[in-house]
Amino acid sequence: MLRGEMPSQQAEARDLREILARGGLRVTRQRLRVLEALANEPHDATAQQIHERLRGAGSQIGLATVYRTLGSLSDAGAIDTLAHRRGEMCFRLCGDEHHHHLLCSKCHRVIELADCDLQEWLDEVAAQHGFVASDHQLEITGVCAGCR
Amino acid sequence: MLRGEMPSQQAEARDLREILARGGLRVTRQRLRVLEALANEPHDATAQQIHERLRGAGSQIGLATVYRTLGSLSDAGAIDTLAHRRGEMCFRLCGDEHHHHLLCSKCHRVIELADCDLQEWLDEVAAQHGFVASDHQLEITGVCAGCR
DNA sequence: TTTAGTGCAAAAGTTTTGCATGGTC
DNA sequence: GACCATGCAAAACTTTTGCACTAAA
Repeated sequence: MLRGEMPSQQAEARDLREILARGGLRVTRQRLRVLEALANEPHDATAQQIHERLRGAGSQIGLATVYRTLGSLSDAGAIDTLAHRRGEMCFRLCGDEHHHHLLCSKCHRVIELADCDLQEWLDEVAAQHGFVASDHQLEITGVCAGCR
Repeated sequence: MLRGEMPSQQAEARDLREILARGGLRVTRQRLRVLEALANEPHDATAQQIHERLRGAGSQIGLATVYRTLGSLSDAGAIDTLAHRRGEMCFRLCGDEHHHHLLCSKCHRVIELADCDLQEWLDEVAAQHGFVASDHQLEITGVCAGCR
């Protein structure tokens, strides 16, 4: 939930260990792998995707372990759970590089927006409802130059 | 994508019919029941919950029909899909006006935000990438007052 | 009358659990 | 050494699909 203080770079082993320690979770090879996979994921990923990727990379990790790890991390507040897809959960490492999407409704081109000046507005709006905002997702739909 | 042109009021039979018509869906007893159930739900509900409730109220509606109806309504943009629970989708009938969601990551309470001052910022950001923005979706995650 | 929607049951996915084994603290 | 984590396979759920039938337009 800490934000704006991460240099947002490639995840280092010690950072991943710290994430586990902060959540009161034991450091195991499998958990580090799951975190690593999440850190390398540009967007969010499902448990199945992470499992597949780790298996493909030679790990013997079991699907149940992936689910259990994601569950623990989620309970510990170390990762966010989203679900835009119907019927399956998506997971994302908190504090990873913040960005939004600009989507062309004609050609479906996706542009990633690195800059986000919404924080102030968000904090204000959240506070009006007694909330403390920790994260947000924004997707903008429009028509790109090429399609006009 | 069209917004701000509908009256958005308490769900009456004729309104429910209109929701279906607007989505290009046939008006059937089952679909009206599903919409009615959603309208009576204070927060959001899963397909299973809606099915259970309708069955309990004497309807013979099938679970598959509930899923299909929710899917169609969602595709038509008549209902919102959220998913905070692990492994199951939640559905919610929302007002027609443009709005965003403020979601508590602990208790999963959902607050609908009516005011949206983002247009100017959006237009600017979109223009920087040669886009003309037509719509956007924003979901803010945080912790509500009661959970702190 | 044409076409789309429904109920049922079966299938396809996703997520969880039981249990013996192995690894962390 | 105590206790938690893992892998595997089975179980439990959620969601989708095929098909004969019914109802809306």
